[in-house]
Amino acid sequence: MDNRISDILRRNRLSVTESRQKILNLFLSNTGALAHADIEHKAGERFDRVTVYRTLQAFVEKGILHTIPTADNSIKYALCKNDCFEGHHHDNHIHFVCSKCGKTECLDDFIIPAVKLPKNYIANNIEIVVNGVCNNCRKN
Amino acid sequence: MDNRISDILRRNRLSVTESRQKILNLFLSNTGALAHADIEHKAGERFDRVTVYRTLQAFVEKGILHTIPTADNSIKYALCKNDCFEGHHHDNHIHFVCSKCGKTECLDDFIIPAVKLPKNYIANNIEIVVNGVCNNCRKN
DNA sequence: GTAACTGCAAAATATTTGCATCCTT
DNA sequence: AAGGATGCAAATATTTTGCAGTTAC
Repeated sequence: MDNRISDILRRNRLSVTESRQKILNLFLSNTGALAHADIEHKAGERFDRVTVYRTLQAFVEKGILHTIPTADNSIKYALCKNDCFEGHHHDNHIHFVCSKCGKTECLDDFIIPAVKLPKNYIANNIEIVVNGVCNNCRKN
Repeated sequence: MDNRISDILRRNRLSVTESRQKILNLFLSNTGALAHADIEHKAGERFDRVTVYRTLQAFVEKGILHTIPTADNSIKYALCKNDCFEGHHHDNHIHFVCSKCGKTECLDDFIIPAVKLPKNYIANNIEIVVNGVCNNCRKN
């Protein structure tokens, strides 16, 4: 398995176990975000349901993954492309959900715009989920 | 009970029942968004769990309420301040979640900013959740 | 009167916890 | 060897479904 994977785990003081490596690998080799079910029912794999819960939770706590809230109450998880590898988590993302293929991407390189708020409101964190059609699906 | 309430129900071809009136009233007399649990465990009320599920679902289908995805996987429901009363639902909201009081508000009057996307991506709908401190909590 | 809605019970899902065993360090 | 992680079983919590009785129109 990829060297990056055990590096990430070690850097976050998580012991390097098979499940963690495999699950982290899914995220590294996948463009999109994944939900719990996507991981548990991954073809050719047999992850224990509870291990998946605990692994995802650990990864979120360490800032390896972050959650993306979706309207249908199914939380998705994604790696950040940049900062998260350094261990410090930045929360201002744009997430893109393709309504054709269902893929959820984390657009870290796209700047979040300024949002105007009512008087005296303070913004700490802005979460943006854009729904639309991705490049791939547009062509088909 | 408020006349508006039965009006809204009738306009949406929902029969005017006690639960629906009471639940809709909660939203009309409340500033913030409400989760299923907020309604079910409302002090002084005793709503059947299933009725709450079905009522919320009906209201969302009719466009009386819309859902707000939250990071902790608990869906909140809110009235739109403007259009929804006319029955046609517009989806581009800014939602504000106060990290002190926990209230979730729907800022319909605040324009959503343009978001830059990768080449060939098409945006249909933009969902923005701003986390911060509201006017009220700021003062305390 | 009829169709729609409610509320209870029960089924189906999803999530959390406890614990003995196994693996990493 | 010690602490942490896994995986099974079981406890909880959440959501959905079926249906008989009730209510709105």
